[in-house]
Amino acid sequence: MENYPILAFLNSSSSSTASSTNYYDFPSSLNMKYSNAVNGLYGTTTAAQPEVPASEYNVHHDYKNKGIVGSEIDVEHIENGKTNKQGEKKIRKHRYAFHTRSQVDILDDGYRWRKYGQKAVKNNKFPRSYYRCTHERCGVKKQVQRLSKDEGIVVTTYEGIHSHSIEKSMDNFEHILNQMQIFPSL
DNA sequence: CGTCTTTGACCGGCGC
DNA sequence: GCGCCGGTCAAAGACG
Repeated sequence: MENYPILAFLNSSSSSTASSTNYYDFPSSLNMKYSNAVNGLYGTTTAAQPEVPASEYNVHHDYKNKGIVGSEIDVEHIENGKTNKQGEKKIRKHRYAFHTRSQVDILDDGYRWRKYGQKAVKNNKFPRSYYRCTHERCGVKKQVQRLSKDEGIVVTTYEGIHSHSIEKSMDNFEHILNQMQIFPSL
């Protein structure tokens, strides 16, 4: 199976609740690049910011104030036995949010995204944008929103695992880093 | 002309 | 039941 989920290794670094989600192995070359990039994110955001409580985000109430790991937040952990119209069981979802200090809202993470909605957010003067991965049958979604309290911070929330390999060159991670302000560690 | 964004409508869940 | 709210749909328009 060829799955290169961007969030697979990130989950392993999460200190929050136990997960039953299956994750796939990273090709070692990609893993290294991702790790380097994310370590950069951690340093950037945590060093530059006073800790922002999880309650600042629009998070699932059960998981407020849980598990801020650097710039990664285990936003949501959904498990229920409800069924939808088709009688399919809803599957457990995982969401991961990253707060990054950036001038641009859209960080190029290598995947192609189609915007499918935008909503005003309560207690936030900035709207939240909804994106879906354009790859066929890949249900990965992400939400992007800027914090009202600190306009320099962009919160990107990922939901789901990509069912396909990345579509662009991994070199784009350098662009991501270039888009962010880099602060020296204090 | 194909792809992507915009935006109001719509829907389901939840609290009262 | 009703209203609010977050999330999604889909038609129309913009853009390269």
